[in-house]
Amino acid sequence: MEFKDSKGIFQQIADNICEKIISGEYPVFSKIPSVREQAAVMGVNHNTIMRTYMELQRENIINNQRGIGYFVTEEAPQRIVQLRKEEFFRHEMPEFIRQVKLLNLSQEELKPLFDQLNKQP
Amino acid sequence: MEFKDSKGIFQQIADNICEKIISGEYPVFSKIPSVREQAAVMGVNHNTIMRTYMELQRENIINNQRGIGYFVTEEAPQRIVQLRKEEFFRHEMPEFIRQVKLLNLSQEELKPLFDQLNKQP
Amino acid sequence: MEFKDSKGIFQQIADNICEKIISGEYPVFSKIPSVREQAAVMGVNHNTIMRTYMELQRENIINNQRGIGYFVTEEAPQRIVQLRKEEFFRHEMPEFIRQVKLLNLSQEELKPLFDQLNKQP
Amino acid sequence: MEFKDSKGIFQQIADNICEKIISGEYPVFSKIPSVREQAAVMGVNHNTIMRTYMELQRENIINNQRGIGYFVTEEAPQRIVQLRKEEFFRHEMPEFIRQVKLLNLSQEELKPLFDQLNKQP
DNA sequence: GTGGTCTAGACCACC
DNA sequence: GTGGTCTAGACCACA
Repeated sequence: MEFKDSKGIFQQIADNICEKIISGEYPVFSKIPSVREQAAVMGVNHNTIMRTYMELQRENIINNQRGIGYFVTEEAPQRIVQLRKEEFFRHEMPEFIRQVKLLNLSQEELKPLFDQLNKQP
Repeated sequence: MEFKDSKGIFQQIADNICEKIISGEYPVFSKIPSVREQAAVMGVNHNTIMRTYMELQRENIINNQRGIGYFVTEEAPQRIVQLRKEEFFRHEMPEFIRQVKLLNLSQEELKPLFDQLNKQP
Repeated sequence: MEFKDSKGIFQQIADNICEKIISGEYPVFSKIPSVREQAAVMGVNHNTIMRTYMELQRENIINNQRGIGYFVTEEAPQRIVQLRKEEFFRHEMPEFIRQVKLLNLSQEELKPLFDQLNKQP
Repeated sequence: MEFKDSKGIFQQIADNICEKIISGEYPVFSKIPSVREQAAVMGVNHNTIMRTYMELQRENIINNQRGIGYFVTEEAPQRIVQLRKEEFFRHEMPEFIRQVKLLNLSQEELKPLFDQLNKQP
């Protein structure tokens, strides 16, 4: 996996796992890969994965059954979506709108955006 | 000026100056505040401003006339808009769309967004 | 290490590192000394080394693996030689020739130069 | 006139004048352009020219007849050539040789150099 | 342990 | 007055 410089690696991995949970790849109650396994897959130090898992555990997104592994909690998908929505409406959307206005983008240039947003729902 | 934690102060100042350039507050060819003057205004160390100015110079947004000061280049506004548009279409917009789809936002929730984007133009 | 006044210390250190790379002392993919270690060895402040490393990184001569250190890139030796050759043929050599002609040096005076240049190859 | 960043502007102007002297453009005993005139031609502040002339005067390359102007001294050409030759053999030539060896330039690549050096004398 | 950023203060050369 | 560089020391996030 490749990482950006702007955010911590552990953060990026946490986001990645969260997305796997809400997309259904890691279902509720399922066991996620062990620390060492995940570290190998991601190509990072296992301490980094350790930190990721601890943060996720602190937010009740996964929990630990000692000696067995980490499991997706029942409330995980709901919590993740809730946190992200808050973040989205508080920061990301306003900032996005600000950018569009600042760059003075034309309707023409924004068409692909509207097309995408109107697609499926 | 107040700063966020997520990005470096020197970066935020650079962004701020860029916005002053494209808004016309710092016109093309005009002299921008001296390093130490800017430092005083922004309430930061002069080294921090130095770094800001050097990064902007590397991007040909300002240039230096020795012993006199830094000046907005002729191509500055165009370059800034170009750089930001590239960034927008390459990363910000796709990421924004990805978020919207991932959170499975309803048309109802997106209404404020459309309203804002359709406002002025 | 001792430094000349004419060029910045950070520049001289950068040149020094480049020469260590093309001489093979710092092989491709190897880790170079950490910022603070290098600072101690060179007898300068760590900020100075930081600047050196960042300039070298911008030129793709070294890269950073977060929390681990700086590493010599695969393309480093080739890039360094290429950059220096360009500089040599574009500026140093013409300027050298210009000097020789301006000073109207005799063949006699230039003999040591020819001897040196014809030595090994 | 255009200036490099590496050396002071006043230095570059001094060098330029010295070259005009040894090339004969400014003959011995002749009057060189006035401070303000030179400043206009070079596109720099007259203080900068003032400093240039004072340095040249300090080295007995020009002298000042008050109210009339600056004149090339009799000994100027000889002094300039002497100073430059010293500099050449002490620093420039050894450094040049070092570069050539470091870049491991082939006889092929050096041919233009030899051609130029063997041309006229 | 690693890099990264910032501050405070000094000193220099140059215009 | 301008920029430019360096030092010393602090603090932080990350691996």
